[in-house]
Amino acid sequence: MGYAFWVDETAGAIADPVRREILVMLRSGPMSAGEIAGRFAISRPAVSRHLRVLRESGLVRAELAGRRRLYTLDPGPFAELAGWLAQFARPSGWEHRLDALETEVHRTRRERRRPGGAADGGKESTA
Amino acid sequence: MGYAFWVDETAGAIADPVRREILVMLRSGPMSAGEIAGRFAISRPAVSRHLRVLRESGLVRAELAGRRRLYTLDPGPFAELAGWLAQFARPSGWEHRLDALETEVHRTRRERRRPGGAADGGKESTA
DNA sequence: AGAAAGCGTAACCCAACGGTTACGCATTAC
DNA sequence: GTAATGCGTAACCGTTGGGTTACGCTTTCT
Repeated sequence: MGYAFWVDETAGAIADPVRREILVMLRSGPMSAGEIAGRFAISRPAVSRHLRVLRESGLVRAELAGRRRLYTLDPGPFAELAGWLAQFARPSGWEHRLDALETEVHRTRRERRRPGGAADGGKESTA
Repeated sequence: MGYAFWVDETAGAIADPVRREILVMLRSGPMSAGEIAGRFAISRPAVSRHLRVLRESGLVRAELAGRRRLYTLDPGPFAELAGWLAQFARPSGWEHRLDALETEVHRTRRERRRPGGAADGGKESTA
């Protein structure tokens, strides 16, 4: 058990400036794909693929609204990654402050598995 | 001001399984380069370069000890990234819990700038 | 001094990634 | 029904990234 491959997914998704900017945009509410793409200088298909990465990593959820596609933030993975990071950054007695976060982590873990449902693998445990 | 490009550095560094495993190793105390490399199946130069990335991202500090090189964790960047993530994962009134973290962030920000000292740029603000 | 140990760097190769244009499919508008 | 809009995918291309082997420099051992 412990933290596993989804940290990779999440960290990988966040490790791109465009994708991070998209996430920041979505903080102020759901947006359509075109609306998002409109705010970037790069081509729309490029943004579309960034959105795909964000979807597959679970950071974002897409909801079909007519011929448009509304994107919304999913806080789960953020909390998971933050939880993983907390192992390293504990200025002074941090761990007990992360209880609520842990709860969030376990609550959303199962729901977030990608359709295909690749197995966990078990490697990269925290201990 | 606000979060900026060092999120990129940190996230990029963390977005690799080998590097994350190195970080986990170092949680239990400082280790030499060879000692770290010895625990991986990949070649030692490969590990050496991963260590370089970790060094440049500030997640790790190297201290020369004779002909060996001791690596130690630096909690600063972890806290920074966690702080950035906190904007998104706020199950319920999280922000005030991150004050101590914010302090840590500002305390270590300046010390961590890479020797070359590339300018901040100002983009990718949190607002 | 000479040999060995410990690390990092350089040069090289292939896979992955992010960008582009062309295209296809569904949904709304006329 | 036909045109236009919205969005995703496919095919392609240059760049980046992580792996390898070969090499060089410094520090310890004998």
